[in-house]
Amino acid sequence: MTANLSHRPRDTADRPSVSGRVKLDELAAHLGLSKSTVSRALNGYSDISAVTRARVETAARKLGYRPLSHAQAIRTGQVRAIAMVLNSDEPDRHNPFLQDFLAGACEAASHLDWTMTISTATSERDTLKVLSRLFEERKADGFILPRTAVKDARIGLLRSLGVPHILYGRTGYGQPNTWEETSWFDIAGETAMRNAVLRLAGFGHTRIGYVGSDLKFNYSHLRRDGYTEGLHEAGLPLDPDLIRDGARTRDEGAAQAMALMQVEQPPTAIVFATDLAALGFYPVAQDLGLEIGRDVSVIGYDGIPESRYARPALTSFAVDSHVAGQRLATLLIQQIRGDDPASLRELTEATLVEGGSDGPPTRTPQEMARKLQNHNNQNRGDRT
Amino acid sequence: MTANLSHRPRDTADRPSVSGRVKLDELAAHLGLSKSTVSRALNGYSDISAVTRARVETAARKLGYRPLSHAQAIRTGQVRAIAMVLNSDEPDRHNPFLQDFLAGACEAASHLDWTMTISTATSERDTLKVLSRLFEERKADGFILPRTAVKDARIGLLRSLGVPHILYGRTGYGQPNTWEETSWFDIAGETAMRNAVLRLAGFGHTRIGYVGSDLKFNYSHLRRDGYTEGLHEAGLPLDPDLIRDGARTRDEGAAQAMALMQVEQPPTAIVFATDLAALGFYPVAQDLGLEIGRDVSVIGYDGIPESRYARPALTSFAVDSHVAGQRLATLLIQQIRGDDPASLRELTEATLVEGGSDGPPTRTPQEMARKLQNHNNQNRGDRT
DNA sequence: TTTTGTTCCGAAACCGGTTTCGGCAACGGA
DNA sequence: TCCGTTGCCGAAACCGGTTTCGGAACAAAA
Repeated sequence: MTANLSHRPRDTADRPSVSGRVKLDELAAHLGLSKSTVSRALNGYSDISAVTRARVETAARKLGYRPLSHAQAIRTGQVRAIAMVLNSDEPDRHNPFLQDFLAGACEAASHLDWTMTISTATSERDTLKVLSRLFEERKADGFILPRTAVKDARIGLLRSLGVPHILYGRTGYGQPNTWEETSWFDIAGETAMRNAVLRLAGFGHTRIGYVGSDLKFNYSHLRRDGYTEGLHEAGLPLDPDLIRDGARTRDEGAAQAMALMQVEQPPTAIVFATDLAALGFYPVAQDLGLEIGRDVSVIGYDGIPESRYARPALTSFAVDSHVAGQRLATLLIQQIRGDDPASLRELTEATLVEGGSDGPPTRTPQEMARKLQNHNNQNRGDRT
Repeated sequence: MTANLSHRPRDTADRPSVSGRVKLDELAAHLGLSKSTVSRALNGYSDISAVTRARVETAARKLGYRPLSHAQAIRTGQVRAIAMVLNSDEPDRHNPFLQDFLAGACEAASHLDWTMTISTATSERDTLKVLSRLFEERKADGFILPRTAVKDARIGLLRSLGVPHILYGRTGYGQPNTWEETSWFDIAGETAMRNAVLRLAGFGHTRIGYVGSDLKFNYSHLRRDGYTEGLHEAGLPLDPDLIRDGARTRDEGAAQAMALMQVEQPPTAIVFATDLAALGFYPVAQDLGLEIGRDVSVIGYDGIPESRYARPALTSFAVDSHVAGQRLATLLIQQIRGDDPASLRELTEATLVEGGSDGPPTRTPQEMARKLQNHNNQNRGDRT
């Protein structure tokens, strides 16, 4: 027996485990301490002397000890991971900023030694199922909910499950007090839209149109409010004919903008709730014989890279997706660690990026109407 | 004591645990079986009778039992998760297809009851650190490596660690046998480039330029090979003056294409290794007084949404990121489950999406040179 | 010197699963 | 009837950490 034991190459304490990683046991044996002491030392318990803690920490670093997150999780109940579920069903899902956003979130998470798991769903209902599954299997301790809707089923689900979550965007437009205890991070699109109107009014525009996004999203309402507030502050009348909604894609933006240009007194400037819709207007303007930036002014929102490469470059309020992800992850982790959700809210602002797509009006709305009329007639003439 | 026990509201077996989820113990008690039996029944062991297995499965479904993935992981060593680390440092990181890719990967993963965790790094070296950390903490059982380089440090790292991984793209261009045991999924960019040249040659072009991407990436070499092979098949000479590399961004594409147009005998058509670079050529062509699709033909690769909205729409070889993600996740999980890495390789093809950016040449190269000369002179005249 | 109180650490239980091992019962063959 | 299989299941060990609890050592107070 003893002879048999002597065949073991080294003492158990120093023998590295199969996979090459060093386990808590081994670290403890190496230090001549019990594994409970080592564990408490690494987790900052106060009943470990400073010298011991220091010894443990240096040894852990030297041996490259890293606890298995799932081994910790089994006792602590936390996997140190946050998750986000994307809905791949949406027409405007091709967001070039997704990577920036993820980078921000991952950066913040890994800075706190957390990770980020992501999943996708094929519909709004599927999103709820995916969220449930991820939490039931404890793949994540909390969730970031992107693209908040006015009435958002995800929030109800997670709240009833008691799962920490944070919204990217606000919710419950028009129904105050329904989301009292929810934490969120948002960018004040309403302020941007207001500033867009004021900027255009400052240029001298008096008829300013607006093309909004799908009203199921909370931000659509806020941005439209910002538009109307801007008009109010500029002392301009609010004309319902100049407001169109529901443009999520380029094509929809084109259609709504086209509709705007066909009112009796067309706008000389249009504020778009999204860059994508604004870019949809570019070929429309060309078809109408209008030069963007001179004949008609355009301002967008989002700051997508394509807007920089449009000709003229689109004046837009740019969103910093990187810090959005960063803040959302940070706030969510704080919430999971016990902070009051209601205290974890942040509202930032988009920054204006000037392009060549807006400027002083070169025509009055009446002249604009006449020009469009002429252009129409010409085209009709062409066809016959 | 007994009196005390009677205070418990229900039998231990039926009492739901604190969090509301049902545990294996409880499921077992509910069934009157031991938890080892239940566990084996759910995991398909052969020493459980068919009737018992059926009972267990229906009960599990009815009670909504879901094992905690980290509790399983502690024994099995697998967390049923795959991961991908994105490098946020890259100039062309704004990939609108990221979500499609993730959707494909997540879809395949969750179909097998796996999840996907993602992380980002700020440099190539940081990528290695992040990979190590993720694996040391066992946040993932394997990795998808996007954007493979010719010499890719990630592969060496993961292989030395014995961690399953799969490449999105091939590697080791020019150094065969260095990646014998690696599994990968790729789209044959070389075939696309070859077909692009043949298509243009078929239109009648005889001087066809090429703007490639950064040669540190493996695909750059393959696509350039495809270009030269296409020339060869078309019976056209290979002119080094018509080949430019290193264009990753729009601006770089613009610069390289501009350089191409300034050779003695400029091309009448250009094949771009990426859509982004091709789109960079649009304003350049305009500046040169060339109409894309008539005066000069352009073909790209990737099929990014923006190429559809360019005027004229860019003819491009479109990549299906969704199936790429799907296949990569599937193959990786197969590998983790024990399949031979070398057997897990797939090569698919991009599909041609015709736009208006290419067609028969309207000029000979000589005429093109003269036109550019004239244009240059005019502009010079403007300036003085 | 004894008591009380700290400080610091180890033993062991614990988390929720998986896997090993052994045993009981039924069954078939000699 | 006896024995060796075979089928099926339970007891217990196990995974790698965390947390509870108790106790030894030492200092301060009585």
